[in-house]
Amino acid sequence: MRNRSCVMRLLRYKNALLKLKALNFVRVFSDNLADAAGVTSAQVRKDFSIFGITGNRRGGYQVGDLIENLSHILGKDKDYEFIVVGVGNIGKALMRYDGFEKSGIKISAGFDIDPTKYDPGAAVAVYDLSKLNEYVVKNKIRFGIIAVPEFAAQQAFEVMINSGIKGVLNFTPARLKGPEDCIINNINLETELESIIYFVNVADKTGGK
Amino acid sequence: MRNRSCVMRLLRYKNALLKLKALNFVRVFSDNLADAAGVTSAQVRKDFSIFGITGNRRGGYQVGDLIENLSHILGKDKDYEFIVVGVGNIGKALMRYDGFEKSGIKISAGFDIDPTKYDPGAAVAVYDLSKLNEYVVKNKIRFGIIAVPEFAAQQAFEVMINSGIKGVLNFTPARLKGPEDCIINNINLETELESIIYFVNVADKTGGK
DNA sequence: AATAAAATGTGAAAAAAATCACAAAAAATA
DNA sequence: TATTTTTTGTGATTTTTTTCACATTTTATT
Repeated sequence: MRNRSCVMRLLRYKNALLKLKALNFVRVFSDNLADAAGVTSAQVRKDFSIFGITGNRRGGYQVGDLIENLSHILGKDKDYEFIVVGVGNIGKALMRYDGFEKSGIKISAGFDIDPTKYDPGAAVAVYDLSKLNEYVVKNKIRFGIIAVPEFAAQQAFEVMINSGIKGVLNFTPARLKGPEDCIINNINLETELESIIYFVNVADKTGGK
Repeated sequence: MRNRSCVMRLLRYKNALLKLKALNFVRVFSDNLADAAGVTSAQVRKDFSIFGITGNRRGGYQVGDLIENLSHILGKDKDYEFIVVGVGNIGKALMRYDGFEKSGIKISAGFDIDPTKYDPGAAVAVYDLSKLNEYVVKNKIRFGIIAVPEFAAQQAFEVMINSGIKGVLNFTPARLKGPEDCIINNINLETELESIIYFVNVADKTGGK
């Protein structure tokens, strides 16, 4: 196993390779992947080295082989289902987003405590939060997205954990507390925007004159 | 200037402090901030040390002072306006999201090439992409969010750059190419979800038995 | 067949980030 | 007032990550 940023790079390589394959590319060089993933070619080769992926000196890598290798390392052999807890602006957007399908990811249901959100007949059904446990157990769901308001995040998380969910993408600023064996990725939209403001302001002060 | 992850930590400290202040806390220890931000207390003190923030041995830090210090370092003295390019699921969600306001961030307009999206009278007005330049120049906007489909990302980015935008949050998997002095933050929803799947699967194989 | 050119693969070096660990200061207590 | 306790502040150390640089392999060329 490797750390998060290394895995994120491998995922980016793989996604770039899938695009190259769709364009009928057969060979690819570490340089190309570096460009596509926004890193250096040495980094690409080092990553491959760590995972025992080898290419052909002077000949680069075979796109097909590389995709196979990365898919094996990244271990995504099948499609996965996610549920969304919190069917507000963000939750709804994720449920309707069609970019996940090509990555083999499906959002299969949404849950909310607000009865006006229920819609069991929708393309992606929305149920009461109290139905989450039953749904998750029955459908053996292991992954979820938290898109509730911050104050409700920890509670939503606990409902998910208790139902057997093992991996969560958290869109709230809350730092969720839970068992070690649950994987949590955080996306904090506020700090993303604030950090952009910071770096632009810094650039103004230093580079701008 | 410091690197991205350090700045992200400072932003998290600040947000935690704002919550403590709202609860009328006066003193805070590095331990508390560490918990709130998901790091160690040594990390907190080190960060502060780097930026010359000092507290009081044995007494911790004054919440108010700390907020003032961090605000000064992070340089966010006023509110900032963002525009959104691409008024699809994600774009719309961001335009309606009410969590930015408390951070002093306002989404002031949206732009799209699809005429059915136009809505100059909405709470957050939506205009044709061709109006972006005029709007951005007139309102001196410096920040934008890209929420278009991947194939349109680079073009949208160039329109923004040419209008004077200096900082961008990119929700597409595309690696945008542009001038050095434009700050780009990327959020790749697909790889976020895929990395969760990876780490859960790894945990299954190692810890699960 | 010999030579040149191009790209990998990887130890070694450098840089960056995180942690340690403890003296120093401040507050609390006796 | 002296002693103890607690928490900061930071140089030193360790760990992690990235970059360097070049021998090695493969392909192309003469």
